[in-house]
Amino acid sequence: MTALLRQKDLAPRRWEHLRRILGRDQVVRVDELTEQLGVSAATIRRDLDQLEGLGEIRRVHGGAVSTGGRLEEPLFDDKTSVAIKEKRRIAEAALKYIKPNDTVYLDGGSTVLELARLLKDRSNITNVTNSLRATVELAGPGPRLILVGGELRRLSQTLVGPLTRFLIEDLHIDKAFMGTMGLSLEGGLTTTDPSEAYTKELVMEHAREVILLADHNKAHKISFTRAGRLEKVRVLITDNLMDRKLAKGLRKLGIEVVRV
Amino acid sequence: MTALLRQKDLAPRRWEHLRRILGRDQVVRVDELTEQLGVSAATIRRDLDQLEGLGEIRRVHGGAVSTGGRLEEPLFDDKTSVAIKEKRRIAEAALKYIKPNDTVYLDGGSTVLELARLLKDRSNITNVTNSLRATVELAGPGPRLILVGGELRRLSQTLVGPLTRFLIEDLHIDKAFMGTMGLSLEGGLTTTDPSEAYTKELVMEHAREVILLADHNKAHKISFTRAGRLEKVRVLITDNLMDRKLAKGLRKLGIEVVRV
DNA sequence: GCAAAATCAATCATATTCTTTCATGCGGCT
DNA sequence: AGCCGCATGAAAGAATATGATTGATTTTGC
Repeated sequence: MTALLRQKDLAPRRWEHLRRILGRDQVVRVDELTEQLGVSAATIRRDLDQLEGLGEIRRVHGGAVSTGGRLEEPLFDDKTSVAIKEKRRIAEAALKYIKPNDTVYLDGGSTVLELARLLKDRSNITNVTNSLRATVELAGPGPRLILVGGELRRLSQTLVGPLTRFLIEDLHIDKAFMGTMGLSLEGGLTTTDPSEAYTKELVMEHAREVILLADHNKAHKISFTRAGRLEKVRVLITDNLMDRKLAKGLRKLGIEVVRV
Repeated sequence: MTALLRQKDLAPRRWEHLRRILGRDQVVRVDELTEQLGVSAATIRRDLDQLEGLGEIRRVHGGAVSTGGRLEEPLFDDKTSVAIKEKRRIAEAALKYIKPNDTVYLDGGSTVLELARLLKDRSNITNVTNSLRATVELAGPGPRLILVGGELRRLSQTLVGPLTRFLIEDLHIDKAFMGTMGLSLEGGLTTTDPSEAYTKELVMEHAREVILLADHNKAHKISFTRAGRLEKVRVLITDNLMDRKLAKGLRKLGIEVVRV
């Protein structure tokens, strides 16, 4: 038995301290820690790298922030941050398709979320959605809002799965605004999760008109599973960086392609 | 005067500050922020650009505006603050009634919301709820979460009305934790809104066991409309300021009254 | 509609921080 | 002893963040 009474079991002790600080302040800077712990900055950085490997923190220039804290943006499978300008333009364009007294469905995804933001003051419509983020967006004063029930899929913050069928089958939807992870001629519409796909497909089959919102990054991507048939899509609204070949192919399928 | 040259804040700290201001005022000016944060305008602009990339804000000339997103809680807010200690104690006590693999229903209301907060790390249960607040609370890593579908009632931030029946009737609920606006022997359980009442009643009729969470302020209050039958309540968890007469009367009805 | 003022984007200089690499020292092992 | 493994510290060069400057753009005031 090797009694490890090493004087230098300091690493665990440092981590302890580090976790305490992070739990309290959510963010530390490395020079703060060098001072408090009396070790070199190099060691602190190595410690922080370790903790980052464990997923407890995220490194930032000058220090680290604890994950799951309030100043840590949650992880989505759909990156809001890319092409936000394009997404906003697409959402603007989508707005024109909405008429008074329409019942519109808002799918998950960041582009559709941008559309949701624009619907706050359109009080003469009814929104149906499975997106928690869209719901929060519209939770204040605004148009009528109906959530489909279902199981929360945390990665996308949407309600998915078989339980969503009740409301979707029961409601009449004029225009369904859908997002997608992948869009291609070979793969059609694809997404990462089967339950998510199920709900998407269900909506598309029941909506009177399906309008797809997809920025150019989705082009030629093929994700894990099919999510609805391209034939159900009447309009695709995309940005002007969308691949022309793909647009052409989609037009050939009878889809009205709008580039903004 | 210890006019220490304070370390500049790390970027995440600035962002936090920024988000706070924006959540409160909806709009910030750049020069306002340079002053408050003690960094140059260039840095503020870069920060704002970053946040815009994340979709959290929209840049405007001179500053930025929030894209909205926070949960509205005007009336609700004072309600959360009254008797918060009692509500927490009640929620703590309610926790004991939850067993592994239970399916629990979480109603709207601030006391139940406190319970929801305690359920974040109880991964071995299934939650069903009509409360948007509880949902947001549990939207991060946590136990399985199912939302009943339905129309959003903004005042209470709950899903209510006839559309909620599909899932509630379809799901098996072991324990339903209910809130109420009024609790009295004469009026029974009462609440302000008929749709809300409908959904509450539906849940109570279908749950295997109904546990009512109500602080002493609810005693003898009679609200607009009946919301479920007292006979369905098996346990009332309340605080120690609850009127004894009422407690006694409820016990006579066969309800187990727990005061904490 | 024009001019002044404010704000912005772009660029560069500087300071800070990060990564990489190497040297040192301490403890344990054969 | 002598050697190895490991944690640490130190240093150099790369990367990044910040602040100041300048000319362009937008808003404001008249």
